[in-house]
Amino acid sequence: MRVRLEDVARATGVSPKTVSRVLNEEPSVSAATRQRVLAAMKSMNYRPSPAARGLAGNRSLLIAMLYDNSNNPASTYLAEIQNGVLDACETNRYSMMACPLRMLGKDFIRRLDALVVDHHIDGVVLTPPLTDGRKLLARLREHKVAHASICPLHSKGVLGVCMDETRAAAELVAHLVGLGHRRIGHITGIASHGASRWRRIGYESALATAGLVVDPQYIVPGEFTFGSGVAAARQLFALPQRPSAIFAANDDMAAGVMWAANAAGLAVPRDLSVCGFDDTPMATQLWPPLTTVHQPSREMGRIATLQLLGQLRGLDQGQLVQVPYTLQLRGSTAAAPG
Amino acid sequence: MRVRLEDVARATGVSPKTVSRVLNEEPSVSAATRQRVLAAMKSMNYRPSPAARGLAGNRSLLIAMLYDNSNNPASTYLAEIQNGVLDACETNRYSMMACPLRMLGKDFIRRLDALVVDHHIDGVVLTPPLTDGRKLLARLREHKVAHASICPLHSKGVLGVCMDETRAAAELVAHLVGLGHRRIGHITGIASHGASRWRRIGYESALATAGLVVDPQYIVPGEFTFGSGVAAARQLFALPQRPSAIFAANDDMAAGVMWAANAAGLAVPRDLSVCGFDDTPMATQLWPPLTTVHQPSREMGRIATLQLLGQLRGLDQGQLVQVPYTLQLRGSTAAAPG
DNA sequence: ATGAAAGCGCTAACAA
DNA sequence: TTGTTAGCGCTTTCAT
Repeated sequence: MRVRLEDVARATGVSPKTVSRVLNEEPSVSAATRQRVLAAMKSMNYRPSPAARGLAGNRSLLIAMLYDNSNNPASTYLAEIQNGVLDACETNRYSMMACPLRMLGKDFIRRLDALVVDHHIDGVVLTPPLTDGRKLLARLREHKVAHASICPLHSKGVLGVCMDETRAAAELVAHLVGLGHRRIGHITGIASHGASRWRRIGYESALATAGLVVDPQYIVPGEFTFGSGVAAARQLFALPQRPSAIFAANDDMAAGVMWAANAAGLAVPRDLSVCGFDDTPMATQLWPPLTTVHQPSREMGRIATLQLLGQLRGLDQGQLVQVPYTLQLRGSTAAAPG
Repeated sequence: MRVRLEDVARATGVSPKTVSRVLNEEPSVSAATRQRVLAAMKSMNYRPSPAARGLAGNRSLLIAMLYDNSNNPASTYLAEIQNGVLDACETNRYSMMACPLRMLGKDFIRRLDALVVDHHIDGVVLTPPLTDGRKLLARLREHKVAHASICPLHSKGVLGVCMDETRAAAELVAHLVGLGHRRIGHITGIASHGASRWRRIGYESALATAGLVVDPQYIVPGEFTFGSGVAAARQLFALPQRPSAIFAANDDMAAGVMWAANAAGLAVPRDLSVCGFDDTPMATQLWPPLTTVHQPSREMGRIATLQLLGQLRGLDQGQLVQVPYTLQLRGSTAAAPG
């Protein structure tokens, strides 16, 4: 029926415990024995039972990816990260559970316990804005659950992966300035996301560098959604001196801006330059194609997961890894009119 | 430390087996005993160990959602289904593992075994095109793993959920005919997806009903991707008599058509009407907003999962459930020119 | 460097 | 309707 550890032990002529040691890559096994055991495992097609390992030991070879889908409607950003997490899992024989969490209420504590206590989850990958949920982090530490974060707001002593979003945003805005734009609007994201803060800071610093004033009127709050981009754009269009360019804090909102521009009879990029952030697939599917910053989401998911698995293996590693971004200059930005 | 089943038994004054029976909702327990046990479980905050249950029994309270991400760049569809699956899991105290599978190669057999054998997966939710992977289905039956399908191509005797895509497509094309269009192009999807077949049949039947000929020149193959939509549209534009309307088999390709139209200097809907299928978020984010068919993906994921869980509980239920669609008539379609 | 015994928390098969 | 006994497949002591 099922090949068990004991079967491998018998076939190799060693004790079950020795096979267990080989399985868990414990050092105290002679090279010769290890080879024989590994060969037997392979030829017998032995596959250890996660349930048994989870029961007897404390590991489960399972990690969870936590995300907040209340604030993140079916975003391709999360889907990409998930793909990256699964990439890393596959090459390391781990499995992943996807776990949407609503940060509101105490429900998420219950769900977290269900994961950690019940399923013996080995570790979790945190996505924004869960990377900075105070109760969440406290609970994880309490249960001693390893975790890696993607783009955490507070990065001090945190394991994970990030991007220099501030610098990327500044470069993007500098590009607009270089095109002759002087009135540049900005639509921010949800305040609790670090991304909102960094991108705004980048925007402001680029203006300052160019010797332009930062006029609060030109900064309108958004919520990372298409609809909020439309609304914010309308607000900017209604200003006495409407901006000749708008930097939206993500692609969804930038798409909203382009939509609103179309509806208002403004031609992009002739009358208005628009740029976003993230480089989701949508960016190249808009007309004109959207100028934006490419964020390697899948790669970030993969790296964060590798870091998590490294920590589970006891490797002491660097903390936050920074991945490179790329400016994608496309048709939605052009020289300022007049 | 941890509250175990035995602790509950002791507190209630019954045997562990009786508590186990209550836990598994077996009928052979007196109502009075059941109440006492349930009360104790609650007050003691008892949480059964999935690992132990998986080891001893054969259930794991875990299901897997299988999808093919090599062929499915339109990940928002899958993400929505995943949300629906998780909705159903949450209310039924099940957990879900996301499992991307590449249908090519024998790799997926190994991965399937890893899920089913190793993790004692209770059941799987299948998404297109995995719903019709012959080896996959054979393997599932061999392992006696319950499964529910979403939009399977071959629906005979299959548990799952579907939509009358043929009729929806026909209605959509009839809408175009009603607007005066006579040359209507169609871009198909990947052949292995039932969706491609059904939508094409709907297209052809609507033309036939309207007394229009089905001209093969006007039917161009696509791959459900934005890029393939662009390419197919260019092909249609190059025809001696280019179509005045194009029905793309999904929204991504429709977006590609609109992109190509823009690039070719054709105004939508003045010069060209465009419609898609699925009603992904993108549909309302294009300009003009895309006429399409709303497919309740999240709800379909939820229903398929509920059916799966029902089957796991031994409920004998109807086979394929049909969910209703809705035509979304928006700005991308208008009266035929001239 | 290797092994023996006990047990992780639960359910199966049997009994009563 | 309820209880008893024996494991599920692995890892933990602790020994050697």
